[in-house]
Amino acid sequence: MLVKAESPAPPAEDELLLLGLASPAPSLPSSAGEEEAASPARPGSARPSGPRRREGKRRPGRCRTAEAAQRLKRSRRLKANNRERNRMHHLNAALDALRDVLPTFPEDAKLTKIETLRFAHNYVWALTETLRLAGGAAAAARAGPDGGLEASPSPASSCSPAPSASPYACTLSPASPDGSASDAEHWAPPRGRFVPPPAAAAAAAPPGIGVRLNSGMSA
DNA sequence: TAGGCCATCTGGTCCT
DNA sequence: AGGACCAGATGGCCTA
Repeated sequence: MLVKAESPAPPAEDELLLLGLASPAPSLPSSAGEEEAASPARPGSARPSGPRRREGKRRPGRCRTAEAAQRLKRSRRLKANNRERNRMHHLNAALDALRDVLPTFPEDAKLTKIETLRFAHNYVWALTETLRLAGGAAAAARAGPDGGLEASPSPASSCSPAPSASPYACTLSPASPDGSASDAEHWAPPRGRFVPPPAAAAAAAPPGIGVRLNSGMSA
């Protein structure tokens, strides 16, 4: 990767290749056995490690058409590359938008992609629980002191939807909202990089809304 | 320096 | 046929 551009960069070299002006232009294969001359799209870019087709059996009389086919193929590939690049840029933009609505601490902390998805997953669940518990708050108050999850502090206290009011306490904890084991595998965080909530919120965190403190924090 | 994260390229598959 | 989507591969950057 050469450029970490948030916006799609003009594929200058790609265009050159399309025009047959860039160095790897496949215009004149030096030998019949030459291997896909135009493949190195840009320096530092990935090259497929798999078996590559060889053109060794190209017949002399078909050189021109084979070349044209090669060029057409290359042209399509480059267009596909551009589309794919744009697609990923849009995906990243959506991810950024998601980051924007997720409360982080510190506020400018940037979650990784996987962290963003995990946190959003838990955050949505926390908000859902908040609504659910708020709806049944009166009943819960009459129900008595015990009651498992229902008796634990409301997620609202450990996962504030208002970042400005207080640091949230949502987490990237492996514990999935629905508690399924398979889900836990999917959502298990690689490591504790995410930081946030104060100890008070940590203590109040219910199952699935665990709190992570720096690298050593536990759910 | 190893490992994590990321952008990009690429070929395959599915869909319109 | 062409585009969207996907997963694998690769190399760069950054941090512990």
